[in-house]
Amino acid sequence: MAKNRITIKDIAKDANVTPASVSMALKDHPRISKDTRRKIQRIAKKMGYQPNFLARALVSKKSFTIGVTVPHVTDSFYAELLQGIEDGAVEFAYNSIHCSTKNILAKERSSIDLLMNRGVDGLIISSAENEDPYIKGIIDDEFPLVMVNRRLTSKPYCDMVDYVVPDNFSGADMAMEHLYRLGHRRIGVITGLPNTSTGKERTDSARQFLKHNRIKIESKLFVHGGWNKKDAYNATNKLLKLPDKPTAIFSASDEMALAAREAILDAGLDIPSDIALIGFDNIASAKYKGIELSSVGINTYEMGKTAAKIMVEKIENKISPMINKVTMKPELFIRRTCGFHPHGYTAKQAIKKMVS
Amino acid sequence: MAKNRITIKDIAKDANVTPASVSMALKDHPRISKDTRRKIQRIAKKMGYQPNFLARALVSKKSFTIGVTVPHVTDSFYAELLQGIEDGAVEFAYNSIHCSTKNILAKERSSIDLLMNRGVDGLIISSAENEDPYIKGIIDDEFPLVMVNRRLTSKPYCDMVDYVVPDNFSGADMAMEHLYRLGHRRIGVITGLPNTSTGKERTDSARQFLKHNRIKIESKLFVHGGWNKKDAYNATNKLLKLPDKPTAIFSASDEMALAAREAILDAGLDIPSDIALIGFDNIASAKYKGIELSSVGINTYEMGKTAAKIMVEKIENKISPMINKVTMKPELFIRRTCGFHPHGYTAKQAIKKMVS
DNA sequence: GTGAAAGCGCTAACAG
DNA sequence: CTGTTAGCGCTTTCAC
Repeated sequence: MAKNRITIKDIAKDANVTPASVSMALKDHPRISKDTRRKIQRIAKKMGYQPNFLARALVSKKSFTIGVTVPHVTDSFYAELLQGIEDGAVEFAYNSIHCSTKNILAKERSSIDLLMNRGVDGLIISSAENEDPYIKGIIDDEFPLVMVNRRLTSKPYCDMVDYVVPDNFSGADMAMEHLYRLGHRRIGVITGLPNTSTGKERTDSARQFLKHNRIKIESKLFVHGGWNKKDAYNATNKLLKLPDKPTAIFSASDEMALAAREAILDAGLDIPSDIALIGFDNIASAKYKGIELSSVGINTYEMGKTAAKIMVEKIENKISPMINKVTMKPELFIRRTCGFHPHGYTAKQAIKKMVS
Repeated sequence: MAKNRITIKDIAKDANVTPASVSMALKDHPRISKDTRRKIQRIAKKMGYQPNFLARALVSKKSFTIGVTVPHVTDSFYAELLQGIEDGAVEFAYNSIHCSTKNILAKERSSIDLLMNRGVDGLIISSAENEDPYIKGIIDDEFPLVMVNRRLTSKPYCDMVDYVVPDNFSGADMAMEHLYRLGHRRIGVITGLPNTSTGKERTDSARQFLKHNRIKIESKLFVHGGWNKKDAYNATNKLLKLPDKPTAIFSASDEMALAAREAILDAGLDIPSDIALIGFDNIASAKYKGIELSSVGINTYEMGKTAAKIMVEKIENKISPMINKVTMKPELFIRRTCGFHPHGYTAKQAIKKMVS
């Protein structure tokens, strides 16, 4: 750590005042006369003073720092989310520090401990699981907490914590309906981790859609993608090996959808003529020509920013009795991986829905 | 910030010893007898003690934290790099905190200040520019510094700082040679920011390649992509509007290459038959079927890990006179965006070089 | 208006 | 072997 840095003591000596006065003067406290304030500020600037964050936070019990946990940074969805949180925090003169949990509960816990020990003023968490007693403990302690993207799902805790999440139900519903209207009746689903709220809700919604539309639910059409490319690739192959394989696949994330896409193409099949494909998240690489993955998604960056904003509000209002529950409405982005189906939309209808 | 947490004082009271003894006991200092050590540790665990990082760092002047600056997290190259740094740091029981600089020098400086004020033990920087006097100041102060991906380029400072960077010269050379051997003689170059080491070296290398091969250097074939999609898209359009447009394009980054790809396809041209395309970085989305962007690249994640490792070594050995300069050899990843050229490689040669 | 003093939670130098 | 003391750099309360 840097040594020999200028402290308020040094400034105090130079200005013939006490450290306390320097401290006050630097935060423009009216207690100090305008003249000495100016003088002290001038000297501080001249000496290149930089406040010691650690000392300040230690005594004031305030760090202007938000702790964040996300599964990975390399997942472009979370990279965007993280950037949103970072930028959002900065807008309110806060900073963020993050830890990657790799969807491992133990890692998430140690990350939370680490962040708390570092004196963060609040936590924004994309939880590894939807039932973590550890997180419940944080809620019980009334420590500022905002869950983002993923949240707790069981009563009563799910109602006691602020969150910003996509509307997974309507999102998955939109995706399924799109496939349905295109004429698909045999739809495979690549699920995320079932113990995450996103995984559970998107799968449940898909299941519900089938039920409402009187389509028989076959468990072999639901395969586990585990929120990662490798598992999703293998899961897709399971679907493809089915004697009566699906004509369309809904993947609970674009990351997994792109892996599914590889599997389908590797099997020598065509998208969408052999199999239609739709994902969830609308990540950047879904948009490239030649990929043009249809997807439902929200503005991920904004979701991060919103989470940061709510966090700051929570911190500053101290005991806010209000719980903020923000659900972001997803949009359907029709591209080229679903195509048309002989029994579905008319071309005219579909073209009208086309977006880039 | 969390209040009412257990401190060593609480433990001391409970164990009938002084806070100092608790402090030592918890770090297994042999000064404390085995019995009391055990006892204190047991009590600490029972009470759920968590050391206060801020207090510890303040007094010990050691935070076990590495500060990192990168341009963006949303750029998948930097996401991977950052994940490498994070994971690398954790392996040595360090942590990392990062700031995004958006390639803006002022942001980089304030980020560095912020990180230093937070008492980081060292800085890993992907500098916004290759000539920043501010960074030179850090070197003069002998504060632990490792530059990653981008570095300072001018004497004497470029020799005074540790770095882990790709071999930009040979990388760009490989890319150009690949195009050349495929028969291309009219090659467009999309450059990065010219005041970054990566931008400068990759462009210089391309220029040099042309010179060595007696190809006239035309400045209109060098267009500025600014390390971002939007600029790269527009830059590509400039190339495409040339009356004698290039038959191939080398882009200084994959991110820009993918934007170039969009521009080329938007113009109704084919890749590679109308225009061949090769990038630099070998990012994940270059690999998708239908994109299959040829690229030169290094293992970005490892580059991050290596930077973290060197950083920790620097910190722990205190006054290490050795400067670590690591240059990572790039590999050529031949995919489908360069294709063959009537006057180039034989198909046999090229197929031999094919990698997935 | 300003100085003096206490203390945040911890470590490291002293004593005994 | 263990307790006492001082102090990291800062903020805040209490005097003057």
